[in-house]
This record gives sequence, C-alpha cells and structure tokens, in this order.
Amino acid sequence: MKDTAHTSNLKPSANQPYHHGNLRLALLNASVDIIRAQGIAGLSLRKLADVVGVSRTAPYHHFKDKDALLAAVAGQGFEELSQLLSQVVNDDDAALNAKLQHAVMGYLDFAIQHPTQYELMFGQALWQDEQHEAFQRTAKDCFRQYVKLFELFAQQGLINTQEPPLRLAQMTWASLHGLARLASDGIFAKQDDIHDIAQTAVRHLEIILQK
Amino acid sequence: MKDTAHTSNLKPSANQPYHHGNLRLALLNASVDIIRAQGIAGLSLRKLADVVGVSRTAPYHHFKDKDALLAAVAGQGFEELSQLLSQVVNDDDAALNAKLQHAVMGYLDFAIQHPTQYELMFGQALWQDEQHEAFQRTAKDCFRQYVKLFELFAQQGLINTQEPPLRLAQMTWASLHGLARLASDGIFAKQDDIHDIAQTAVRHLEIILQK
DNA sequence: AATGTAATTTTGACACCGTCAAGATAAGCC
DNA sequence: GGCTTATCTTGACGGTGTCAAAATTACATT
Repeated sequence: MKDTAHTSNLKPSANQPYHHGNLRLALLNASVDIIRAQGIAGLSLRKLADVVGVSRTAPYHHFKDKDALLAAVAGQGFEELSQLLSQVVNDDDAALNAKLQHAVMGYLDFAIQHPTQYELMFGQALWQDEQHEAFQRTAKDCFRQYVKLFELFAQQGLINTQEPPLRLAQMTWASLHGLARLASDGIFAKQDDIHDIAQTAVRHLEIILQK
Repeated sequence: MKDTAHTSNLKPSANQPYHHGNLRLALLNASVDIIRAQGIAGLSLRKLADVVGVSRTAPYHHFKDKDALLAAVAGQGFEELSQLLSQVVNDDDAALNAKLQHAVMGYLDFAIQHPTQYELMFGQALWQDEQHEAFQRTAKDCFRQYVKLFELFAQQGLINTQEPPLRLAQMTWASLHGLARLASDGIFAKQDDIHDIAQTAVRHLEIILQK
C-alpha cells in the first residue's frame, strides 16, 4: 500500500509544498473512497487528513464542518445521479417506455452500486438543517428529471388517468426510493429479486397510466 | 428534574441508588426520549447514563455495546409496529379493502410520528452485522403481516392478477417504505401531500389487484 | 522586484466520546 | 453468619470534532 518509491518524491520539501495543490478536491475523493470501504461511520476527519497527507485541521479551511464535508460528498452523488437520469430522459432516440425502464433501472443500479453514498444522500441530518440548502437544491433537481419524464408522457397523450404528472412522479420516486433503500441497506438481499420487483412495478405503472 | 421520590414508584425495591431498580428498562426508555429530542447522533452513552443517574459504564452490564443498545431500541420499535399491523390485519370485523387502507396509513403515521426511531430501525449498520440477528428476526416478522394481508386477498379470490402474494407484499412494502422515509427524513415536507400520495397509491394498487 | 495582505496549513489544546480493567457494593442462596 | 454472583463505580486509554494562535505560502499592488 505505502509505496515508498512513489512517496519518496514528495519527501523533498521543495517538491511537496506547504500548500497542497487542490486540497478540497483531494478531500472529497478520499472521503468517497473511505466511505465506500468503511461506511459512513468509518470516516473521521483526522484519518481523512492523514490519508491526504495533511494536518488534522487543514480540512476546516475548505469545509466549515464535518457535516459540510458530508453534504458536499452527498451533493456530488446527486449530481452524478442527475446526469445519469438527464441522459436517459433526454435521449431522443428512445421510446418513452424505454426511457421509463432505463430511468428506473439506472436509479436502482446506482443505489445498489454505491450503497453507502446513497445512504448519505438521504440521511436525515442533511435534510433538516438549513445549513445545507445548496445540497437540497441539487437533490431536488435530480427528482425533477422524473417529473419531466411524466410530463413527456402527458404531452404525447400517453396518460389516460387523470392523475397529474407531478403525483405520478412522486409515487414512482417514492416506490423506487423504498426499493433502493431496502436493497442498499441489505434488507432485500437477493439482487435478482430486486430487479424482478422493479420490473413488476414498472409493468404495473404502465397499466396505471392507461387506466 | 432528578426527583428521587418519583423513581420510588417504579419498582418496590428502588429506594436509593447503588442498585438501580430496573436499569435496562430505564436505559431503553431514556434512549427513546433522547433520540426523539436530539436525534440518533445526539445519543451518547455517557449522557444517557447521566440522565438515568448512573455511572458511565453501568449500561455495559445490560448491553454489550452502544450498537446493542440501539438494536434493542430499534427492535422495540418493530415490535410496536408489528402489534399495530397485526391488530389491523386480524380485525375480523373489517373488510379487506379497509384493512389494506388501515395497514398503509397506520404504517405511514408510525413513521411520521417517530421519524428518528424509524430511521434507526432501518439504518444500514444494524442490518449488515450478524450480531443483531434477533433484531432482524423481529423486523421480518413485521413485514410478514403484509404478506398475510395479501394472502387473505388471494384466499377470498380478490386477486385477478397472476402476481404471487409475496411479490405484491414486497412491492407494497417497498413503496410504503420509500414514502415513509421521504416523509420521516423531511424530504416530502407537507403532510397533506404524503397522505394524498399514499391514498393514490392504494387506489392504484386496488386497480392492479383486479387486472 | 519589494512589500503588504489574504489564503492556507500547522501545532497545541480542550471537551467529549466508547470502552476496558479493577475494585466496591448489594442481593440471593447455603 | 459466609459465599457467589450480579450490579455499579472509579480510573484510564486512545480516538474524535473543533477552536485559537502561530507559521508558511501565494498573490496583488506598487
């Protein structure tokens, strides 16, 4: 792990300077790594600083708090997810049913592949503190992709129920979120089951749209 | 605050403190109070011990760990929820549709009224550690009430889809759980909306059952 | 290029945390 | 009475988040 040949070139004081190149970014990246490997509880600012090769209090010049760091990591997750969903929803070559399918499965796979990050993104603390208003905005942008998807359905006259698109998006997202959490928390363990349940849910949703 | 006269009516023997009357129970109750008031992160064993009026390490004779304490609190929550659902499902005077309605709304209200406890119940850590196998069993018993509900539907021939009752229960619970978390995490803030979404979901579920 | 100012980073310190080890006290049983 | 065991306390250790003050570097203005 500790590659001395590699680290040796940061030993000279001239090479590895007092000022870290881009500490903020390095902290974010290392945080994601640690959280993935050891869970959210396994992340401490001191260990993090040590990994990045900086003193314990250096992170405080880039993040007000440990909470602010976590909010930034979570926000990064939402941006990633947003981009993924946006690509799906705005793919003009795909039929609407295919978009729905991909939006559901992509979301689910994200949650399954990054379970701890997903947990962080939806942790209670970050949502109740007004401190993290920027984070909350990023997150809601993500949800808006689903609203847009159902608006597309409505525009093409493919919704025969009188439910407004917003309600449909809320219902869909809630179901998806529940499935994602049950999956990422390890409560529904078998991944085949999860995909199967999601598939069933999509099928049923399509029935609802027509009725 | 620390009314010694008040503690005397807890148990016959509890007069003065070297031996606390029923420390285990007192710890559990105080934990719930603290968690409700200050969140999960606001609970420390030292503060807890102080509130109960006992030394820092006394709790360790009743719980192996802080995690074991949290698992016990979460387990209590599942038992409460299980009892609530069991009453609804086994109420022979109610029609099946009413049972479904009550099971959904009761679950949701529990999550809304005890948000931090709900978060604890579904926290990742407790579900991945084999340590808390007893807790996990209690939780799964809770879910089984939903399976039973759909089996009742099937027995009365009220399911015209070929979906097995287990799948229907899984789907329903996942949706419900997602809505509950979005509500308890404060992401769907408006309580009217939440009830409305749940109502819509129930209506749609009834459509699915017939198709 | 020199200098002053602002942005970083470090060292030191503090209070708090979970938890272990050893000893003190009370309860229960003979 | 005495013995055993469950319960509780004191003391200690390493780890944590975070503040204050000092050190170091980057940068803009001259």
